[in-house]
Amino acid sequence: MMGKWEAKLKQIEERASCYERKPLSSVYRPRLSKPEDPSSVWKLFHRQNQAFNFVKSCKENVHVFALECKVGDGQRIYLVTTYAQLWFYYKSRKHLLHCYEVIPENAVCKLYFDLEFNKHANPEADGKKMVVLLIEHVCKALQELYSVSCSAEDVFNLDSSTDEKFSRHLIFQLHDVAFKDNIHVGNFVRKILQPALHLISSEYDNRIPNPVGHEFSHFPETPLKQEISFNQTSPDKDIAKSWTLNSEIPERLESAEQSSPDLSFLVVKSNTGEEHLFVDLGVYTRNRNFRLYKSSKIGKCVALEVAEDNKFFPKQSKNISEENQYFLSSLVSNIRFSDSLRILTCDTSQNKRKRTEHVNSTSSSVETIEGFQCSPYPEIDRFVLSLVTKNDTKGGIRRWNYFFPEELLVYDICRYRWCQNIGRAHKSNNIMLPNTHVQEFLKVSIQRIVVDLKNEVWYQKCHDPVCKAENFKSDCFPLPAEVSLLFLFKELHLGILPASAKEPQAT
DNA sequence: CAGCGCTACCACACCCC
DNA sequence: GGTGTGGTAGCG
Repeated sequence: MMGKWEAKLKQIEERASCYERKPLSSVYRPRLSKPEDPSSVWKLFHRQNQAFNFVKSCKENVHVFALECKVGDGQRIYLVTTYAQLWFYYKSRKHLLHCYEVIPENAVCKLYFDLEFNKHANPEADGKKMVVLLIEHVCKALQELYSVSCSAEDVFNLDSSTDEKFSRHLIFQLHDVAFKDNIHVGNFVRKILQPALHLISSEYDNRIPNPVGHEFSHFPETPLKQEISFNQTSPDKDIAKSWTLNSEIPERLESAEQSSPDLSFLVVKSNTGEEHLFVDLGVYTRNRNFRLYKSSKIGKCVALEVAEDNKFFPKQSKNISEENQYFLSSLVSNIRFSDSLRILTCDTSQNKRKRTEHVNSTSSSVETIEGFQCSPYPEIDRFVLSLVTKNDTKGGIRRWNYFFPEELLVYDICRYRWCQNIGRAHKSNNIMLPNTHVQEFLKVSIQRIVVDLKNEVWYQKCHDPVCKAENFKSDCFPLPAEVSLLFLFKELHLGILPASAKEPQAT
């Protein structure tokens, strides 16, 4: 009865004392300085919040890790350091056993899976074969839903099995592709495993735990297309229509040759004999702790190791050992930047509906802002907007992302289709693509402006399939003086940076 | 001195036939 | 019995 309130109260007191000791700065000060010295960062916190607050104040590219304490009841403390420095102390495996990566909420991340079943309860289950089949299914889904190509060679396969349990982690190493955050990963995973979830619940009744929506088909198309085309009508009608459309989809697909795939291999029995999935769907929550390569749970002494049937082999490197490469590949939120990085999203129907309602209620224009239209650098935003304004077409910033080590601001542009590659605007809908996901993405956002703060230049990329195929990238152009780093530095020293500035990654 | 974020489940209130 | 709400134990 009291537990929850006591915990809340304590949390509030904790925060209050923290604010008293270290009041929040009223002005956000972007740190654009080059890393002068690789000064060491190694800081421990009892509270996850404090660890993340420290990360925000830190100019180095640091991350939060959770360490299990000796106490044994699952208590954790939080370490903030860089990947390089963690590896330096971690690699000997004499210290820092029981280490977890904290996958930050709202952080771009890889596709990952936690797989397990009890061997005694499932004597006939062939774990390795199940992994192969799952990877096949996931790759097919990535291809159909996002036109992303991959195979088992892109899947880092880690083993933590015991005599009792078959246990694996899969971390997908997709090329130039990441998910918006691990909540979106979870939505994607639940969506593509819908047929398997259906198998379990239909044993008893028709009540389907279906957080993704009313879509039981193979890889149900997202109703994004519907969302956009319905924006013109009233919100009530939108909802009604998308419901009926969604429930019609399974019939239409089932009658076509594309029947839903056989995912019965994913159904396993628990200790108590209940059926559930080989794939653990509980690992896609905010700030999820995910055990590190070569770490074990505190009670056990079984660490995650490269599975004997793993088919992913990282690139050879002069400076980085193979083990370190494996370590870096295993980190779910370690996304290396590329200027053609695609960020995949997967919303639940509920969220989509909510957003549709929100858009309808706050604005009459169709493809507005998703809430990310302003970066912390208003001068650069203004400059980028000036780049995507020609005559009477005014482009907008659909979203932006900041990549720390490279000091790059990446803007996805909407309502502007002018392409430097072909010297004219792309036509809107003359290309047929395999699925509406990609089509709609292109309709909404085809141009990308990359601002390189380190080198004080900008360039353009284009998502159009033809431009993408030839990997088009415009020449680099210098940033105008008024948005260059020196200007920002001067402002910083004078302390007159706009107080409205927000922090990167915050949504 | 000190973990975090859920979901499954329960208890209860209210409603309607 | 159906449905919604609030609240916690316990899982990952």
